[in-house]
Amino acid sequence: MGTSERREREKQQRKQDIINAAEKVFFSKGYDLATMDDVAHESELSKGTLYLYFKSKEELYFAIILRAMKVLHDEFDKTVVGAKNGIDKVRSKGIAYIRFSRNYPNYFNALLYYESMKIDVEKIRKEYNYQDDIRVAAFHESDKTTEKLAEYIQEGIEDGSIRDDIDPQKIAFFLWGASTGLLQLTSHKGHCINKVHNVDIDEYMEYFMDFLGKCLQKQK
Amino acid sequence: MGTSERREREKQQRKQDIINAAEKVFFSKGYDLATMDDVAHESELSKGTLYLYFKSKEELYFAIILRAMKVLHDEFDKTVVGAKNGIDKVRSKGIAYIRFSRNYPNYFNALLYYESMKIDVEKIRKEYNYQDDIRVAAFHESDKTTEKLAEYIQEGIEDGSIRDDIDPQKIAFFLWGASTGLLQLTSHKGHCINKVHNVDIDEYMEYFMDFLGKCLQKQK
DNA sequence: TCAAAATAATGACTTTCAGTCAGCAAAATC
DNA sequence: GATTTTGCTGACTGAAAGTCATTATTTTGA
Repeated sequence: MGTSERREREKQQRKQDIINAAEKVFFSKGYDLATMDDVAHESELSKGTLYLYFKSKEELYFAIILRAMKVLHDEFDKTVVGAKNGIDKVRSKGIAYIRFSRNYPNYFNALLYYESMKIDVEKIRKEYNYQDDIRVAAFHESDKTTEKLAEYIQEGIEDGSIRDDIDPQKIAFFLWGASTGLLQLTSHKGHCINKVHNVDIDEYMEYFMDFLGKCLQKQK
Repeated sequence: MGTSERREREKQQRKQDIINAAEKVFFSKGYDLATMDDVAHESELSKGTLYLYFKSKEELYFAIILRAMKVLHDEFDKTVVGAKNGIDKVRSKGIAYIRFSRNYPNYFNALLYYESMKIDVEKIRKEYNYQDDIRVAAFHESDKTTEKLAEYIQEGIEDGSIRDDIDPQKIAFFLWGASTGLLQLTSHKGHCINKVHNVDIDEYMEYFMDFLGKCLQKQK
């Protein structure tokens, strides 16, 4: 009797429906101005029901953040396929990140919101039921980024395309933080810079990528 | 008759007192959890009075952000004094930024909050009374950072301590975004990394500074 | 010196919104 | 088809931002 399986499926579907509605509302009004009543209306459910599926407004937003991370990682995986050596993989990952921030600005902002939070995983672990805490899930998802990046750098050192005097883990961490900061700066202040200096943002970002690439590259 | 001057002075003093109280409350409970009633209590004024001096809770926070920027710029100015050539000025500015994020974590977080906002100065300008809009003041204060940095880089190119194939303005922008992103990452996720990888954060940051410094330095 | 005018401060009140819960509806089970 | 289990609802509660009519204080000028 597959009743309970079907029920579980329906439950998951409803959850996704709610996240869909939440995306529409949060992305159009902004997280702070969006209300749970808005989401309830958009999802054609009552507010009470939302709270059966998500503990709080913030947890609902976290579900969106997790989606954003999944989309980003898909983009990463897609782009890296074509790259043949280490430095190319690192570079294409950078390009994918730039493209992601442009093509999915709302998801990108959700990621920035996540990055701006102090999350002490150890502390959450000590709480009961931490296994299905969405914050821990997000933490591990975001951890993947630097781990994979470090692998590519290691690969690059081995195949001779990246200088061998650097620590892959540390540089991966550096690249992640630096590029996030830069994308944040361009995405939030870029329009001002554009208006003031009359420079194309794409040109800016390419310039930076190029600069970083040269810093990593093995000198000949 | 200096009455009105004294009044103006007292008004400014009261404003500072309120900001002092707000700092205590916001920094101890966090902006979201802190209430205006808390600030009223801490400042020994009524809530209504707060709104005579600040339009909203957010504007009060902006006053703190402006302070944070002033403190940061003071730190910058203090540190750069000792530096003798361009690359040294850039490097010491970087070190000052790291130190600032460590010594004034609350101010640093306030700055991060500012950086995470989309502020369209052009749009605000179109509103009436934009001259004394605190958001515009913050924007100009934050603009100073990259402007000065670009000057130092230009200096470094001229005195031969920095490679001459880079664009000072673009690299200044890059350095600012990248180092902010990196400091944000270490300050928000650093404790996890520390626990997991057992690495000292200071060591990390020095490593990054060193790496960036080498990227800028003229190759011999 | 004191009454009128101007300025400053107050806190009870309004509004908005996250989150709750008692009760109703639908579906599954026997 | 009666009973239990699961799912859904929306009126309600509490908290906090922001307002405003009233009160208190200070300045002014006769």
